[in-house]
Amino acid sequence: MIGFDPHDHSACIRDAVAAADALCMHAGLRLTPVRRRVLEILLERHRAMGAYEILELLRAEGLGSQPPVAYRALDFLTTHGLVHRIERLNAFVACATPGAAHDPAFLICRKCESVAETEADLAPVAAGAGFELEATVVEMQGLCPRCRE
Amino acid sequence: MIGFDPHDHSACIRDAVAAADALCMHAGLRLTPVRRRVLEILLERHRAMGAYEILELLRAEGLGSQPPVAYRALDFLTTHGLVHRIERLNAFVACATPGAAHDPAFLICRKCESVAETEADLAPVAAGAGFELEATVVEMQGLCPRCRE
DNA sequence: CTTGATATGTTATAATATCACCTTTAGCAA
DNA sequence: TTGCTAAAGGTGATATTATAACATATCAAG
Repeated sequence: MIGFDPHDHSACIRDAVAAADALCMHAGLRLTPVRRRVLEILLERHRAMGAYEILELLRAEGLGSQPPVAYRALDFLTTHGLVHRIERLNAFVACATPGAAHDPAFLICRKCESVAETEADLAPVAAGAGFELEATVVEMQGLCPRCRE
Repeated sequence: MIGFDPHDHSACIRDAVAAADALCMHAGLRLTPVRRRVLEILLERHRAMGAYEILELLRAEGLGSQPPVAYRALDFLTTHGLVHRIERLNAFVACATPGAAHDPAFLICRKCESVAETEADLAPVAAGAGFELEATVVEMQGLCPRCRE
């Protein structure tokens, strides 16, 4: 599980952006200014953010002002596994383990709104039903360790 | 797992409505005409339907024409466990096991759009992260047994 | 340098969901 | 039965989330 522990934020952001750079370089993808900035914004906040919330920040920085700007950057980032969409919140969160193939599961604190990412293997459940699994959505809501106290 | 097997639809609808009646009677809730009809519509289709899709049917039957009519009925039905919301689809599906407390997991066929309901216990995952679990969203997309063939 | 593919800018609009306010109805107590 | 109260429904407006469509700009390969 990654996300609830205190950690060095600036290093975490730096590493994640570097990983994104490496991944794009390797795959022949372009991490353009808008895309990079959206990823940074999500990494800085470390929580789920709506597309329009992100768009407001982009607008303030002169990086775009219309919804498609934000949605296109988010499409790119989610398609390439750098950002995940949280269905329950209609929002987006930076991936905690970019590059690693995974079926992410999210722990969403309803109090502090932080989001941690972990794994949940649903293959056995699908197999038991004779279902050919292609994608999973696993989102848990509740209280994070800090907010329980 | 309930949903992909062929079965007697009319009996399944009848039983589910009867179960809803009993549940409401017991809990002092009112299964009003609009609420009952929304539940029946979802049971008849046996797939996830959007609020506006349901609203169109209600409108055709003279049971209401504005979005709040559908959303209020769906709120009631989801609050009392008779209907589940599928986050991934922004849609709703009748509960396969009304009355039974459960953490539902859904298997959504991308081809025929049918939805089956099963169980997924995420308590161990949450406990491992020190997370106090309050609600879960588990949705799997892929191909149902029939559509794989 | 040209060309083709990818990315961005911009306007408009679609799809989903809620608010606010008022009227009606059901259930209950006097 | 009557009147009261709480819950439910009717309706118009609007908020929130997301995409379509098309013109322009940029990049990278040949």
